[in-house]
Amino acid sequence: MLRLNRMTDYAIVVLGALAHRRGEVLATAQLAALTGLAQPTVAKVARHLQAGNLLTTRRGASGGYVLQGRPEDISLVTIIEVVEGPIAVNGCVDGAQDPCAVANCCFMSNQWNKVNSAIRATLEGITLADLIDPSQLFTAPIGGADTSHRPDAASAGA
Amino acid sequence: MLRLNRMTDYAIVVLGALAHRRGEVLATAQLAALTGLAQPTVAKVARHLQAGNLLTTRRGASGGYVLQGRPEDISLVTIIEVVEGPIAVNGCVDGAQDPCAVANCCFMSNQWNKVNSAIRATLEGITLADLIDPSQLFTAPIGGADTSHRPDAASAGA
DNA sequence: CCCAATCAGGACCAATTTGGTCCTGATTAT
DNA sequence: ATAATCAGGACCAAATTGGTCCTGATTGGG
Repeated sequence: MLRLNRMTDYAIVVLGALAHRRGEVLATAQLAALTGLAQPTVAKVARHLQAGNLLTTRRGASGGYVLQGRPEDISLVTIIEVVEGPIAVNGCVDGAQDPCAVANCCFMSNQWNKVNSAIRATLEGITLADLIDPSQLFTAPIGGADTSHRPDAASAGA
Repeated sequence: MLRLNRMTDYAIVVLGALAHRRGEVLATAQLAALTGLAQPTVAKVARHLQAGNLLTTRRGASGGYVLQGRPEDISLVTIIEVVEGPIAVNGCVDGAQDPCAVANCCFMSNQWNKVNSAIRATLEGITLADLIDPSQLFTAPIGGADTSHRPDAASAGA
């Protein structure tokens, strides 16, 4: 538990692919082929990342996405908060989306804020560059990827 | 996001109440009155905490629960893992319950393990004693608590 | 010795959240 | 013009979570 959404995983894979091909404009179909994700899923994730200014976009034919900024400058907190919203271990924390369903917020919120910012600080020190290991990155067959464009098909690797 | 379960919140409130009355045997009904939670909810949480050796129990009439050990010795990680299972930010981490639905586990798992243990270390440094502020703890009316034994009724405090 | 109080451990249901697809538009290169 | 592509929803199915309830076992007290 204390899990990230799967969308965040997807986001990081997509960001990783774009980091690998830095500067190139990649369409969602290409990203899907590179990452092994389904194209609609990639599209959804990419839109979120674009809305959060992590990607720039070019619309129209031969359009696509480009990574905004350098991988070393994109922290894990930024990615998580773009995809999932503000980090909040529970409802007792500043910036939480739903306002604390339990009695403990009344006197514990200050402590929870400390916990939250400790976690946040931890994640802030980790960048996209740290997450992706360039040596074995995205060596998937691009042209002939007839298998597993679907997320569930990837479970064979586990 | 990156939220704890609500059950964990409940667990901490219950543990806090027991810490406050250290040594006393408190029945779930008493704990419910102290914390403002519903009695069945307290019972469920207390059972989990007992199974995880955070509480000792006395069965039968005039039975109840006692805190096992000192609040300063119970870390937040322990509580979370007793209630929610092992901490795992995603399926790519050692000890995760479901085995990674995304392609990134294959080459990123090592990085995710670092992220995970960083968070774990953060939470390990926080104890139950840190979380509860004794000065304003459990001053709820015990005898005449006619309002709000239900979790949702507590939202008035938000 | 019986009864009431209490924990043990599930099963169970309702509600929310999440994951994923699809559809209809706007935009742009060729 | 046309085809390719992003934009932004609506939408549905599945999983998870929160919470209640029921049926035992255990034990103190009358």
